[in-house]
This record gives sequence, structure tokens and C-alpha cells, in this order.
Amino acid sequence: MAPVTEQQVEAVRALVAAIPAGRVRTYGDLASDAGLTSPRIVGWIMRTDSADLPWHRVVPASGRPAAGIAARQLARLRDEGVGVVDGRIDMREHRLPAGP
DNA sequence: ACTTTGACTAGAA
DNA sequence: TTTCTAGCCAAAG
Repeated sequence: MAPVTEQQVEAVRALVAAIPAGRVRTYGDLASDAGLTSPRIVGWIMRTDSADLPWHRVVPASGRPAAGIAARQLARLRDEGVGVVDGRIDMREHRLPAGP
């Protein structure tokens, strides 16, 4: 697989922007849908440029948000109706399935 | 050019 | 259940 292209980055950004309120997706699923070979790339994209995106709807598969953004993310998610219990996101209920 | 770092994940202990 | 390890890949120093 060729290194990451701008198309892939745009794909990830579009996918993130398409996540409905009250739902979440994992880095891995986004990477898979965008055709990226590693979820770290998605993490890099979010860290680099997430200004105009609902970045709080992207969560690790473990259900535990990464330190540093956990507080903000959990607060925003809970505000949208996502079940958050004891610092863990209720993925079973709110995780969107990966595309085809 | 090489090493370290990071908004990750799946599997092992 | 939680913590650790190896694999992963682009960016920064």
C-alpha cells in the first residue's frame, strides 16, 4: 500500500464529519474505511487538524479516551447523549459499524 | 539520516 | 478485570 495520500486524509475528515451526534466511531474503523493501513494515521490527522471536525466523536476501540483530551471529550459526548460511565464510553450502544 | 514521539490496536500475561 | 508488548506509520528534533 502506498503511503498516505491527500485523498485518504480527506476521506478521514469526511467520515468524521459524517458521524451523527450521539454516535461514535473508532480510529481503527475510520482507518479501515479510508483505506489507511494503520489507525495511528487517523490519530495523527486528528491531532494535527481537528479544528472544524467533531473530533470528540472519534474514540479509541478500548472505550477509554486518550489522556489529555479525555475530560473534554467525555463532557462533549455526554452532552450529546452518549452513555459515559466511570470514564468509559458505552461503545456497544453508540459505536457505528465500519463501512463495506 | 537516525531516533523519538504519539488523540491506535489486537493479543498476551 | 487491568497492564504490558509488538506492530504500526507519519512528523519532529
